[in-house]
Amino acid sequence: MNFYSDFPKILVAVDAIIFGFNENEHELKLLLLKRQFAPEKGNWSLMGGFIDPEESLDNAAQRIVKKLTGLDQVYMEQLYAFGDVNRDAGGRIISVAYFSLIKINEHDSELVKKYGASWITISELPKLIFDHEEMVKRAMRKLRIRARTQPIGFELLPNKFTIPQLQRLYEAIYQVPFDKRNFRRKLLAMGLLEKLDEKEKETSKKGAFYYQFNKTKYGELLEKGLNFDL
Amino acid sequence: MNFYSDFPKILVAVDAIIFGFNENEHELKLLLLKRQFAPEKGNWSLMGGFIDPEESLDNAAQRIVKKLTGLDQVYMEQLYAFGDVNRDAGGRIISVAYFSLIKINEHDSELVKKYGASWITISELPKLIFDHEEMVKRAMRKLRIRARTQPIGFELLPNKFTIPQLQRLYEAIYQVPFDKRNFRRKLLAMGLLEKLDEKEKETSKKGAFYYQFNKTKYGELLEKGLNFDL
DNA sequence: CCAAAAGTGTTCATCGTACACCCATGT
DNA sequence: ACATGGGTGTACGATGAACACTTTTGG
Repeated sequence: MNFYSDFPKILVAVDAIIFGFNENEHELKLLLLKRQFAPEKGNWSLMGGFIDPEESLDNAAQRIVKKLTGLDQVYMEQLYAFGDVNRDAGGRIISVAYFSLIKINEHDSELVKKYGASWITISELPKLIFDHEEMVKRAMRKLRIRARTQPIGFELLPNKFTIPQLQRLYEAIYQVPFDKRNFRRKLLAMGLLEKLDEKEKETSKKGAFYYQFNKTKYGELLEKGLNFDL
Repeated sequence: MNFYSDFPKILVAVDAIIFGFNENEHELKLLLLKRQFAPEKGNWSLMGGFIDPEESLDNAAQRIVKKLTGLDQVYMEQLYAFGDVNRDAGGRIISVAYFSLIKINEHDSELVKKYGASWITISELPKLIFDHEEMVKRAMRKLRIRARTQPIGFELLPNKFTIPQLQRLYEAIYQVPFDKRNFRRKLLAMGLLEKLDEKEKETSKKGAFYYQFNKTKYGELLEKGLNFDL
């Protein structure tokens, strides 16, 4: 079981781009922290950590996200492996970036405080260490692509949500306004939403009906090749 | 410059999914080899190699492809990092897979012979070692996506090619027939092709006009957000 | 003259997009 | 009563899909 002992080993890390959305706001956010160790101590950074030889990349990514948010079972996808020789000023490290989508109201804010992390609006990102800005840019690009082909918007909203909330989310992701009539029509036409009898009354006097996502229908549609274009 | 010395290092490899196309045939091919060392010696495998601490991931991938094909400057894209703990029976290895597209007639067939490699039609793939089949599947998926959004078909054909050749390529990628009238119209409408005065006369008595790819036009279109849907 | 591949136009259905007014209700 | 956000329908242009015959020429 030790066939490759002559080859050089390398440090491998995982960095997590954690997207969050608050259904009452209009902006997508990223969970960033001030780095607590050298090099670049005190500067803004993504959450990261080294891979243990006993864990898979996917597990390491989950571990990192759980460490900062307390959340398990979040939407998570591998983004890209960053492997330039001098990308990290502290030594030669290959970093595999993952992005995850979480419901911002469900995370553990004590943990976030403990690590000196904050939710930062994507239009107001600070300078980040190393190649983390490139990671974020790439994650945004991939998120936009995913949001067209998979209903990942639902990962960022509570189980019950209104159509205007969903629209605000998509507008935050693409940074463009949508026509609300077309948006609603197209979305309902997919047959993935179930209307509830309950209304959300915080944001308007009239109130907006809650909907929920029908996972069974989604499974059926996936078979036939769903397109989720908005 | 040695801030992270307490953390465990891991073996990192690159595996290359090398796609090729012969403009006179109808099938997409993969360059595979019979592994020349244990474990799994003698079984079909992708070309791979370990990362040197002094080289980037991208450079390692280029090096691997050049080693087997003699080709430099080929289209190459990172596919995915495979990181399950037991994915390689020889030890814990993280492998970053890349896929590349080459013009099958331009490669160095001596090198290929030297490594015991062969071009295998994608519909007749043998069993592959470890998780290499998963890598190939994922590469096919990504290739299909790329072929819709970037004119990568041109990477797989000689500089001069005919429209029927290009159509055969796309049919090989998607494994579906296209209507030749629609295919031609859509393609020419993009304005990326320049008709030459010369004809290709091998495959038909009438002969088909050669075209070439206009890279300048392509650059212009990229700015405005090209869609290359067929 | 015939086989084999290249080349060419039109029609129809579908889908995306643009656009303006009424509704419900808390204050 | 009014301000605020929620909810609804239609018309037009663009785009994708289906479809059959003529052209060229080597053998």
